[in-house]
Formats: sequence, C-alpha cells, structure tokens
Amino acid sequence: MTTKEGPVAAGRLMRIHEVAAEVRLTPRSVRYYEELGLLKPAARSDGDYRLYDETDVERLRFIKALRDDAGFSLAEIAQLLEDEAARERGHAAYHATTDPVERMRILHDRLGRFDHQIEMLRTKIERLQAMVDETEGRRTGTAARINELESSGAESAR
Amino acid sequence: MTTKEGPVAAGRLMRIHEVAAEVRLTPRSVRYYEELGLLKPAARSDGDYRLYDETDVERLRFIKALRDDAGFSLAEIAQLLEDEAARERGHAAYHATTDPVERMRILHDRLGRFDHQIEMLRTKIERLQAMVDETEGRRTGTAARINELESSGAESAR
DNA sequence: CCCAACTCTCACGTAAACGGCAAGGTTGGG
DNA sequence: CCCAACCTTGCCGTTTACGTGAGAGTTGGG
Repeated sequence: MTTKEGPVAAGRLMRIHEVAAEVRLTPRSVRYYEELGLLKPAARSDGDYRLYDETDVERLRFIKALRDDAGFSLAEIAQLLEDEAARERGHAAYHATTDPVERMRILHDRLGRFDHQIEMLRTKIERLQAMVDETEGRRTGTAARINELESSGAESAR
Repeated sequence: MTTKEGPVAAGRLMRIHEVAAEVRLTPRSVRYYEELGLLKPAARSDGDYRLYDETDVERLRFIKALRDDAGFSLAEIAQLLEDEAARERGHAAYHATTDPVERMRILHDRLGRFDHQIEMLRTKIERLQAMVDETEGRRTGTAARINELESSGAESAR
C-alpha cells in the first residue's frame, strides 16, 4: 500500500539488503536514515517489509555522496533534502491540486531548494580549491629548495 | 624548552586559549588534537603550559579546514599530515645532517606528501562538482516544468 | 507445508570527537 | 606576596552514526 506515485512507475521493488548492496550501505544505515526522516520506502509488503524503487536508490546515492564526499552530517542532509514527511506533503499537494498558482508555488519552492543545494556545494568546492592553492604554494617552496640543493651540490644527484 | 627551531623564529608564543580563539577552536579540541598526534606545541613553559607559535596556528587552521571543509576524520588528517612525532623526526633529521643526499631524500619525501594531499583534495572537488552537475540537471527539469505551466496557463502568473 | 534466509522492531554497545568537572599547579599585575 | 585567571592531567558524560544481537514474524523455492 501507499505506492507513492499512485499507479505510476511500477518499475521493480527491492528489499532492503538489495538497495543497501546497490548503494554500498548497510541495511542498518538505511533504516537509520529513515528514522531520521531522510527517506521513506516506496512501499511496504503485506508482512511489513520495506520495499524500495529506483527513485529511492537515487536518493540514497545522493545522501551517501553528501555524507562521504561533502562531509555533511545527517542532520544537515536532512535539512538540505528536507524531511521526507514534508517532501511527501509537497508531492501530494502538487498532484492534489489543479490550481496552477499552487503548482507554481510548489515548483518554485523546489527550485529554491535546488539552488540552495548547489550554493552549499559550490561554497565547499571553493574552500577546497583554496586549500589546494595553499598546498601548491608549499609544494612550490619545497620544490625550490630541491632545485637549490641540486644546483649547489652539482654532483651525484643522479 | 624544546624550542623546535632552535634559536630561530622567536616570533611570539601564545597560550592555548589564545590560539584556540584565533582559529576558532576550543582549548579542549586543541589538546585532543595533540593527543591524536596532529600537532605539538612549539614549547612548554616552566610550569608546563603549552606555548604555540605562528606555524602551530597555521597547522591548526589547516587541520580545521580539512575537518570542516573537506570533511576528513581526524584519523585521516593524522595520516595526511603524518604524526607529529614522525614530522619532528624528519625535521630534526634534516637539520642534523649536512649530507645533501639525505636532505634530498627528506625534501622529496615532503614533496610527495604535498602531492598526495593535493590529489585527495582534487578528488573530493571532482566528486562535489559531479553532485553540482547532477543537481543542476534536476534544477533544469523543474525550471522546464515551470515554463510549461507558465505558457499553458497564460493568465495571472504575475 | 516446510524451512532457510530474510526482515521486523526494540534495545543495548561502541568509536569518534569532543564537553565539562575536579583537584591541583602556574602566571603575572598590583 | 597575593590572588584572580589561567593552565595541567585525569576522568566521566554526551552526541552522532551506526554495529550487534534478541525474539518474533515473513517470503518463497522445493
């Protein structure tokens, strides 16, 4: 039940260890992320097993990248992606209304969040670039000293 | 005692809360980093107070950037910067020997570590850039839907 | 229908990265 | 020399991000 997209996107539903393996996480982590409101499985089986679709996998991948590559805390990620609860409300709201003004508002909201994510990432990139520059500066200094030594002691420097 | 650079760089020695405030860390964290072998104060007072010089501050800044901006764990940072113990040995070794071959080896070693640091940072930048690209893709999709809505419902879209 | 493999929900344990306190020692201006 | 403000080394507490069972239920191939 609660098939998320209604009759759309039947794709194929996976159980927790499948998606976990796919995105290189443990089932425990995936459940933990759900506990923190980072995602919600597309559906549940009759026996209450979590069932995930392809969009869930993408979301998990993104979460993992934010954690591993960008180094954000799960709390920060929760804010960036906003609670799954709120996301669902937004999605439901979009499909519930035919009011173009309301749909507009929702889309613009989403756009704003994308912009925010991009900005955060860009900021991080700039700082990392600054560190690269700094390190290259040190590297250059050391390289210079190597050259000095090499020319002063003009012998078996190979 | 143990003035690190011998008679060189008398600059000015600071106590722990000064440097902590300067780099926006707590004294506790600075001590903890020392415990993990990330740095060692330039000197100690007679009463065993930790005393730091300008190079310590730089090192702390770099450590903080690696932690906050690059998201590395302190353990990873320890590896990137190598243990302070090893660093000191290297430094001492450099000034102890007059053998140009040995000095060469030390400098080349240092160069290699800089290259490694730069590579790690570059890798991280690339991944972040990939995430930016992906997010921009989603952004574009949403923007397109906004345009559709705007042109189809050619009314009070303000 | 049976059973191995998987899953569920608690619930407790752990490593990392500190925070905070205790009991005592150090500094330095007045 | 006095004392407030700082420092020292322990050591226990806390949060984050899971790991690791326990005990019970679910799935699906044979």
